[in-house]
Amino acid sequence: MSARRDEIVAIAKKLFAEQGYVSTSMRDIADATGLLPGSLYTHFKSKAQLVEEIVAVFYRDLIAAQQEASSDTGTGADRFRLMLRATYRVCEAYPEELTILHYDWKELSALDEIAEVREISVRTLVTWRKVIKDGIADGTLRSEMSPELVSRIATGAIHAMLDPVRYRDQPANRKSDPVQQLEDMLLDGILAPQAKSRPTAKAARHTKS
Amino acid sequence: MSARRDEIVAIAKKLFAEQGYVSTSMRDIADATGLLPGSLYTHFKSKAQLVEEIVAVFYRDLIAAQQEASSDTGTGADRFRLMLRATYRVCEAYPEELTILHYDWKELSALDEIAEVREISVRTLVTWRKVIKDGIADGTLRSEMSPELVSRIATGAIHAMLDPVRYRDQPANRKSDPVQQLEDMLLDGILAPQAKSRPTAKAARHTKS
DNA sequence: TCCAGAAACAAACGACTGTTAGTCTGACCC
DNA sequence: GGGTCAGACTAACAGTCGTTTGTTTCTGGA
Repeated sequence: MSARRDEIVAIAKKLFAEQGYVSTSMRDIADATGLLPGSLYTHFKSKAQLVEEIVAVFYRDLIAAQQEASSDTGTGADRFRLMLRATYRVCEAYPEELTILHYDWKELSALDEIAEVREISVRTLVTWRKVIKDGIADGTLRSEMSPELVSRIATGAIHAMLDPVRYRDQPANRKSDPVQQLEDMLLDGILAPQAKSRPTAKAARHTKS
Repeated sequence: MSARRDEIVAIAKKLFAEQGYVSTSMRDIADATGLLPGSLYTHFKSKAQLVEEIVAVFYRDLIAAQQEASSDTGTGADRFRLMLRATYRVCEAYPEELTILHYDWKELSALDEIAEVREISVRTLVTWRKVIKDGIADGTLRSEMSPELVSRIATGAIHAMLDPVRYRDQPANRKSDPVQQLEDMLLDGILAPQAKSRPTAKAARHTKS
């Protein structure tokens, strides 16, 4: 709606990400905006509604991208790759929201206002598990893997790459596309091919691309 | 020292893990212990000192286990495996400390009292990276992997397995040792061997063990 | 038996919390 | 020009925060 309202959301998002939801007071937000604390309540019903507005945008984007990736035609492994890329792409676009959700989830999930977000967060895990189960069923993913465990590790890895302090690496040393490295690691492992006496199927893929 | 003191530490640990450090007041801790708030200060100088005492025990245990694993004789890949198991084992033994560190790190790391813990947390990442670099140097780990990225993903995966709500899986469906699955996943990937037209080196290893 | 010292108590401190009520300003439309 | 209304202001509410002070209670050793 109003520009002021958007400004408040942006400032609150920044402060929540920097200091945490609980440790950021409405006075902090008002000071940073140049308003008095009470004036914030012209635009927002409560602190909880303000933060829910921030994280809901991210989650709606995420679930849409994951639904699309998971309903693609293709093997389970293919769709797992798509899930990985879709999730990474969305998370990458919302660094502050990701930080807030990561560090303040315990407090946020206790809020009544956050019910929709909570429900979406369950659905994303279900979607991950379904794709992995499909991959095991069609033989493209190893049958001894637990879908629950793999989905946890996959999402945890994405958060670990993007979250606490941003992932900064040596820039052009290798042509390192982070999400490509993540995909390689989760799908093929980090072991050097010759170390396990396998033909270098992966090395071939890398050189030809 | 005293039994009371230990009791307070145990109760504070539980409350911090459940509600978060910021959201748990000294009054909460006092109530749960059956004391008055002021009485806590007979045993602890401050809330910050109380939480530092809790997390420092975990971190000293972790760094010791990691130092041992990383200084083993063996290939980089072998030591990476040892690091994985050592880290998992220690983290598994401190679920509440892990939860506190995971969710309240932003607030904790800003405390003066936490300086030692902060320094150790830097050393663990250095240790991880060193092992991975060694593995790349001796040819047992794939050279196109970024040590920074791999170490982040490895630690993130362990946290994701153990942390938010405990990892509960179908119990004896497969002979699923979680840390073995983690090792398989990170080292060999989740792709089914036949799916990448490789000899089933891994399947062989699994059946013979 | 008396005394030292630890442990817990009672009560409050100043600062800060999210939020509300009532007032005032200024831009817009008729 | 008068009326409307959003938006910001002033001021305060009732409560909670970590912590401190001074006092009382209890226990173990001389």
